[in-house]
Amino acid sequence: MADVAALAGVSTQTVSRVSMGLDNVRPATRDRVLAAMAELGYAPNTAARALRYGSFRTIGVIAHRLARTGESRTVEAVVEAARKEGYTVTLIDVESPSSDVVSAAATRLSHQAIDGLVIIRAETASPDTLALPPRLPVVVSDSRFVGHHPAVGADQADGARSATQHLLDLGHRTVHHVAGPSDSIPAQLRTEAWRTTLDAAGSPVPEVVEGDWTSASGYDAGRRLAADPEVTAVFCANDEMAAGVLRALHEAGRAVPGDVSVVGFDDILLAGYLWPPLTTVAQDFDEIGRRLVARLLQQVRSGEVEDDGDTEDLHEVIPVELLVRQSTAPPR
Amino acid sequence: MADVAALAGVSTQTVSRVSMGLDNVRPATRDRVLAAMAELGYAPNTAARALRYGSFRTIGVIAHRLARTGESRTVEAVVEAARKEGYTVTLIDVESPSSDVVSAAATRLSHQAIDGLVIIRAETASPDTLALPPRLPVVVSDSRFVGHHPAVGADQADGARSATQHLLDLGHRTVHHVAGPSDSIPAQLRTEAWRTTLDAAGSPVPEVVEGDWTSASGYDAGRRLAADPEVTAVFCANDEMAAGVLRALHEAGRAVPGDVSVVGFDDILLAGYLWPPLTTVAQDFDEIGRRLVARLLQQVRSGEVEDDGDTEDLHEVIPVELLVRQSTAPPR
DNA sequence: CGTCACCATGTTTACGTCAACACGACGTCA
DNA sequence: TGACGTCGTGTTGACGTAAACATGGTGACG
Repeated sequence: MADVAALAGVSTQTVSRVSMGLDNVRPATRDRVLAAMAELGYAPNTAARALRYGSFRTIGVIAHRLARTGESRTVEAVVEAARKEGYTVTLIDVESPSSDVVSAAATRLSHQAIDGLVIIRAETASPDTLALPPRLPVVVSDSRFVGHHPAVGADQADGARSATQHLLDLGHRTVHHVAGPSDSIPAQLRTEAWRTTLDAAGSPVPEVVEGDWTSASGYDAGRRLAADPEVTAVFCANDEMAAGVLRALHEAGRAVPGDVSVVGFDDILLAGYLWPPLTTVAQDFDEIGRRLVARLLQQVRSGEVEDDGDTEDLHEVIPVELLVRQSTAPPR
Repeated sequence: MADVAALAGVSTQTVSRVSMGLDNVRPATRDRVLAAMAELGYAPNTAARALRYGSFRTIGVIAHRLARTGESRTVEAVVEAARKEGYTVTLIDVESPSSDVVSAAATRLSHQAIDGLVIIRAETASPDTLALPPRLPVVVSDSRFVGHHPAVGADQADGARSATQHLLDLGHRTVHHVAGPSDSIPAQLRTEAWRTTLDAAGSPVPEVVEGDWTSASGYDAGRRLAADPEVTAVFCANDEMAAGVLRALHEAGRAVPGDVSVVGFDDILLAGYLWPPLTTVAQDFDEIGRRLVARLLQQVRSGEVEDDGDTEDLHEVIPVELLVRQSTAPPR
């Protein structure tokens, strides 16, 4: 900046005025400064600006297994929403969703330049053992933090309910369930709603087969289910596991949806192109991302950190939609 | 920091020493300072540190359609590799890979706090029209920038070649091809290698069916191919399109791999759980991410920006591997 | 018992930017 | 013609941190 000022024959303050686009600079002077900037390849120093303003216009995002499932969709939506607000996103991908790892990530991020933090599915982290930097605005997606921090999440229960009910309505006697890991909150919510729906319909509640969200675990679960001729309908806690179940059923020679109907959860991009195209519960990841950012920036701007207070209205639930494709049909 | 110093009864410099973990502080003093930090919830100000050091220990990543394909895998790997080097990642997801959009993103990022820039698959952007900030270290993944900036990418040609050769070796007379968009460099490379391989084998070169990387476009392509009884082998430029092709073949009643063999590219997480499990070319996204970060940090640390010089060894090629699953077989 | 080295800690300064204020030149109006 | 705004530009200081240098006290050693 000093170089630019010297070259243009003005003070640094005038350079600053030009680079900020203020209009109280004489056009001739402005041109000289702009020319000097171009010649020297000057760009304002972000660190100094951030120091001056006390803000980076950046939010941090902690995600787990970015390459999977709705994670990347949510991150994409958060990035997009942040961009529209003039914020950039700094990303950390943790290998494990446990408290200490997430804590470490949050601490590391807060030492970086962020104005607020979005935690996406810190599934197994507990709010009690999670040490977050004080005074840092935080929002979370589905997780155990609901009630401790402002949260935005899909309507897990309604999704699981409508998936299960859809299968019951088709005439299935009951619905088997391939669950997510039992320490995951969304997995718990989905399993719980599935159970409740079966109970309400007076259907027997089969034993849960637990997976770990991966297709491989779904495949294992599917092999077990395929061996049981009683199984005519399966609700999987996510689409990846559903894909594994489909493969296992195909291999066992059980027709889908002729012999067994399958429903997934998430509506991943490939869901409509599995064979058969998968009936699933679509989460509105875009809306979740937008609302996460909106809630976070609200805190950032007000300088207030919402917590522990009104636990109820801190949790925002985004509706889901059951997409009926071709993997479900009445039982034979 | 001043508050902490006052509370602990020391100077700010001593606080700085403690927060940097230097050892020339008397234990008793250190404890007082640490206690004061804890009481006041002190955390060092990143902006000030960055200003002081002239570095943010942050790299920028520009990606296109983060939720898709290898994008998220590469980003995940970059984030991971950066973390191991003590760097964080700031992410921008552009809606379009065209020059002006990528330029704008790069400019915006460079006004943010980054020490270097990774561009992942700016497929249709041209290096001539892309205005990047001067003196900003840059590395790119597959793209038209190869030869202009240091680049790391999978061995597209070898992948396409081995996929095509695998099908020929099985006894297929020729191999049809569902290509990526023609303005994408990786798509061009894959198509080119497919053509060369067929030529070398003396096989006829069927007309290319062009898709846009999505499953939907693969489905459309698949419907056309399924209608042609001559088609016995299809090489798809990515796994998503392959999934679409599989669905179209299933719907048309053509058995895979009995009637038609299908090969994909990328080895997405679901590839092994499509029906039938998809033979595909696995890219080592982890290695690509690691090498991208390594090459970038090398520039960051040396303060040198590699460009326009030795165009050859600037391009690092990562080997790929053909994973033979169950979607390929000899023709009937 | 004086010299000197060393250690813990304090003081000064610079990093780049921008808000607040200061200043001088010019024009306006009584 | 002098008092007074206005406009363009320069000067000063502050943001929080850490390197470089300064200081004072302690102990070792001849």
